[in-house]
Amino acid sequence: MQAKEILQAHIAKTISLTDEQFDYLFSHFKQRSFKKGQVIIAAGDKIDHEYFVLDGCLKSFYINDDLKMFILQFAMPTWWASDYNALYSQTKATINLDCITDAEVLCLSNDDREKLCNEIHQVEHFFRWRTNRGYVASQKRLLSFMNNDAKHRYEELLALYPALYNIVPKHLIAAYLGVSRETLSRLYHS
Amino acid sequence: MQAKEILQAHIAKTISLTDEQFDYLFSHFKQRSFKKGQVIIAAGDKIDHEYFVLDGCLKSFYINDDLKMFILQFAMPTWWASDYNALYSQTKATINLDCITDAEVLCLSNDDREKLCNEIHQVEHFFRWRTNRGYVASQKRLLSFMNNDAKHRYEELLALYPALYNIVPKHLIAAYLGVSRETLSRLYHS
DNA sequence: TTTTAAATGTGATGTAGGTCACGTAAGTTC
DNA sequence: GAACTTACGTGACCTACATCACATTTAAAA
Repeated sequence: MQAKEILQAHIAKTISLTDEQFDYLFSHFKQRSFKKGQVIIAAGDKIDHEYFVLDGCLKSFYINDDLKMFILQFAMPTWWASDYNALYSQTKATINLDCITDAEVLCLSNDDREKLCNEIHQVEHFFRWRTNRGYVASQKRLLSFMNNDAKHRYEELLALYPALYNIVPKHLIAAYLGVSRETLSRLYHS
Repeated sequence: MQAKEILQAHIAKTISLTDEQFDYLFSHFKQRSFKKGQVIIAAGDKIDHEYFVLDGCLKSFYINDDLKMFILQFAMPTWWASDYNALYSQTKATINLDCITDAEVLCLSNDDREKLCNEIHQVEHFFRWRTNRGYVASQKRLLSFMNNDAKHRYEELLALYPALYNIVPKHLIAAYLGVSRETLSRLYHS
């Protein structure tokens, strides 16, 4: 499936656009290919785009002062990723974004998103709902963090995204769950 | 300050509405008074409103199977609160909302919000930005959970909302930080 | 004012998960 | 295919925080 069709199918789940409107919308996206391991956003960057995943798997993550990595999101096809704090507030990135596998993405600049939201009411509606879902998911994950132990969170993650288990190295899954790789290893060998 | 002025000042930070538009918007809100301890949303409820705090302090929280409480949010004046998962997905509430102090709130139904977002593009813009901020805040809190110990999170909370310390009982602060009340007590006595 | 309930402090003890150390296996690169 | 790097497993030990138990202080209710 082509980039255009993938995006169209994704957006059609939330809003209806005419073909002309969608063509206009799509004309603001730029397609890019990345290799496994390639960095899309590095902490400290000035940042002005968000990314829609067509193929492959990205990760967004934070590195603390002890160089420990915490993964915020695994971005699979039809997911959006960026450092939204930096993007919305026009500050430098504190979150990194890179490629776990080779990846195809569509890039949309912050300015273009805001322009499109302003020009096409339905597009603003789409982005409101996208963020709604992200917000709810983030709250759920926060609750799971407070409520459940590592084993429970691990099983939750696998139930939600079985594909991850085969694509993503275990130490990254540990960094998502917020446990050490040693602890994760012990969890699923018992 | 009157309810109308409080809401108007709050909304004006993000969008510009004509007086007629704002009057129309405001006509969809219903003002209600609650007493300390009163429940606004109980888990299991069918739920169709969100709440804008004019005065007082609310808490939204989850109770797990062991009857342990986890606080998602302390809602202070000009904050919005609800069980957004239940509200958006039209399912029964899993989150509770009640009053830490006597409170004045404005109620907006889910249907009216969607109607207003549809009728007035700027209103949709407002709600998109409100959720953006919520999403970013939620991600920051998630990161802090993974990255920092309880003492660090406690100091972070006090730095961000100094007012809480005097208004909110310590065991509720513990339930927000995700530690036991005993641990919290030990943290600030050393 | 008395009674009752809620909030808080503090010791003793248990445990999930971290850290360090060192091993093997499996991909990558030359 | 050898050399090197990255991923993964597992034991020994440590630490932050939970839990339980009980005392005390404060606030609400009668």
